[in-house]
Amino acid sequence: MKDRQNKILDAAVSLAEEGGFDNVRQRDVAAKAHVALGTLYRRFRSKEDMLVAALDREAQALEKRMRETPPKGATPGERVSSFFRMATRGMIRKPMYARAVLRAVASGVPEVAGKIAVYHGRIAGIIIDALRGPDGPDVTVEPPSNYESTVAAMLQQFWFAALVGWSASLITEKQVAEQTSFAATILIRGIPLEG
Amino acid sequence: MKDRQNKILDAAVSLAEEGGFDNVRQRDVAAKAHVALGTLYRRFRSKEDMLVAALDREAQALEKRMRETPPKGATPGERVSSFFRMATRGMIRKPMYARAVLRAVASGVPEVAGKIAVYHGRIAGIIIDALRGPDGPDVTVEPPSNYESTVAAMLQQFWFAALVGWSASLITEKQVAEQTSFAATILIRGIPLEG
DNA sequence: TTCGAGAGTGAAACACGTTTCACTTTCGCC
DNA sequence: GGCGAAAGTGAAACGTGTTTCACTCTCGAA
Repeated sequence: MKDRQNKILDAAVSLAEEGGFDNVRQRDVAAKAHVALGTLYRRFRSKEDMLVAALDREAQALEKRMRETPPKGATPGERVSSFFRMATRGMIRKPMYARAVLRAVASGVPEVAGKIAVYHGRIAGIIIDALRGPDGPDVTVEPPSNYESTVAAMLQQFWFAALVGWSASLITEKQVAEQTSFAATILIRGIPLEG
Repeated sequence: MKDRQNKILDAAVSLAEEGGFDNVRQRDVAAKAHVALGTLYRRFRSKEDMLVAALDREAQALEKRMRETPPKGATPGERVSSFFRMATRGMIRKPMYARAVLRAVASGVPEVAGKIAVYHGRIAGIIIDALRGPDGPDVTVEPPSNYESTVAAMLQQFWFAALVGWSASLITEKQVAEQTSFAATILIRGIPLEG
């Protein structure tokens, strides 16, 4: 059941936090989760699949938290920036884990594309809710407009790009936050001019 | 010498074109290049290192080509977009190879960080030259301003993220080009307002 | 209570990246 | 021509992701 699955993800996350992608050895994950290797592979098609699942589990939690206490801010730009600051801190607080997950996402392994798409959709929903603000309709009620989907998708890409840059030591955590909120500001200001 | 090194890279590229990252088996690369496995590892510290080296070799060629025939366009935005269109086509023309290389770059393997930085610098130079236009001073003559470096770095990051999205089947080639040139437009328009 | 399906198990085996090492070849320099 | 260093060789070995398989366990439906 879900129980075993969560135990496996817990073990994977904990190993990733300690030593990153390479430290997540499938045999070790299985041992730490008190589960057979075969079970692990019944649940997750590959190591990348497993790490992306861990990421999505976290995104679910984040989704819930954001629904309970939506980001404050007078303008869409402020609210979106506030969300990204929070999300960035959440990732970077566990640097090794973050790197491991980024590597899994960027691996391009085809079997995980579906899980990544789900994750993307989840984050897009959060972003759109932040755009609309606490008084706007929920995404699950009012489907996103084309404009909203585009902004959400591009912002996510920007964020991802910044995180990869951070992972490769090209930019700092501070710059990740700055660049992303900068992108949010100009994207939100910029897109309406186009369409 | 360089000769052997190039033979190895040729073999790697050819295998990557056929079947992507997984099809690049170090033993096969060595065999195809008529070289011992040990030689391959003397030249490249890992598979990722090798693929990033292949990417940089291609970037060198691109650099040369751009210097000979700089991108046309009246505005910086147009010229930069034109460059990214060309670069994107160049990558995506060989989809399997592109995916393999992206995976290597995103792997976050520390030993390749240096090579990636060199590659980044190379592309940044091309972007800055495109920003300045055919009549502006060459990057090798007039060092880039802070503004130019920032724009170049952010655009590159965004382009990379879009390619990863394409690699994961989240967006199409067309969208990569559109989103990147859109990002170029608003970044170039947006940044001066800040500083 | 029994039955069947699906989940879990554990051990072995395989594939492939990477390391190691003793040996040979190549090459610039005296 | 002879020498030493660097490059190249090839084969074996190791670690780890992944697969396989025969077996056992769990649990809900009949």
